[in-house]
Amino acid sequence: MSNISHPTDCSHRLRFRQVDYFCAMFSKTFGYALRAATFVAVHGKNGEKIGLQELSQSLDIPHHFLGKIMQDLVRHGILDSIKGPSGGFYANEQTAETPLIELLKITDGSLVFNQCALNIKRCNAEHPCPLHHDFASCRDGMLKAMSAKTIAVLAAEIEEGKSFLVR
Amino acid sequence: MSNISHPTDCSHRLRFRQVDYFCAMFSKTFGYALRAATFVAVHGKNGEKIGLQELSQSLDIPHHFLGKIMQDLVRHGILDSIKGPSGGFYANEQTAETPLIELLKITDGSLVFNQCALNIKRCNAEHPCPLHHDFASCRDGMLKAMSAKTIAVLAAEIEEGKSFLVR
DNA sequence: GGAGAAAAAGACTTTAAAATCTTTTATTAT
DNA sequence: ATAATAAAAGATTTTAAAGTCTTTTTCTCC
Repeated sequence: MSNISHPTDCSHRLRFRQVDYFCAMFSKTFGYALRAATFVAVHGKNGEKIGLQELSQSLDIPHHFLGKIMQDLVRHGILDSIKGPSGGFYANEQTAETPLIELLKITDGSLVFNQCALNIKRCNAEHPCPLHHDFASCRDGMLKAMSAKTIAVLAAEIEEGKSFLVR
Repeated sequence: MSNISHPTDCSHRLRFRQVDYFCAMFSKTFGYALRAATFVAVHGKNGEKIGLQELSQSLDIPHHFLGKIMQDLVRHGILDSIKGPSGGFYANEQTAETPLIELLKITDGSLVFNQCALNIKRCNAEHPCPLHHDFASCRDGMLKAMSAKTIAVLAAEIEEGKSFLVR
């Protein structure tokens, strides 16, 4: 038997992962984009425009950071926007039909789909890392859901009180 | 119809996620820890010691960064180590029986288990974000696998050529 | 057409993970 | 004892995401 003492807490010495969120399958940017786009879809149903101010306050997202994300969504045609007084963001014909996976591609890139949980190069079904199969099914289920669900689906859920965008 | 052009590529302007890996459910640190611990379990079966040099070269992990991670594992009793010439890391009675989830707790903390995919505060089954249920089942499946599998299980897989720690 | 409002854009700062470099400590062998 | 070796420890740097601040552009309304 080893007589070495093994403290279970070593936070005084070394700390990995000091952030307030973990297990971040997706970037914060993605979460912000998804929530904001859905918010616009819900609250801008009849062409009303939603301003950044309202968006960032309602969803508790940093104003200017959200601004950049919204620009990106507009650039990709997910939403439209108008400048000036009474300007803002509003849904277009594409908004509701956008699958979540599309947003993910915009914010996090398309490499999301075939990444190794252990960051091993060329990990694949024939040459798997020890977590490959577990992670593949986990991730694929997630991606499947995100391919099936559109912003319209989320908006409907929100309106029915089945899920929530904030708090 | 909108007559605004919507370029699909805006990498010249804004880029989120510039890293070479995505969808990082776990930290790199965790991957390094898991691979290194398993390597020791495989190649140090009969008490042979494995040096950092050999570990970092064999697994293509930065030497000193791996050093810190190994220290942390030793501190937590997952492995033992000896300094000096012919020193190195070696398996102890706990090594083989360590479930992967234990390593994850050490490297990434215990908050991994109940995080919201969209970073919404107090997201839970009763007050879910739009991705809560999808993500919960995805993550729980992963955690279940990692609770069931021990380093010994991985080591056996490696030895049978069923999975790989490198490349 | 000038003032105000709001998105767009750009530059900069902060934070934490990841990585690197240097020094110290413990062990072995001569 | 001393030199060599390897882990342990500490300090520092790098990278990218996240966040902030400032300026510019576009639009509306008076």
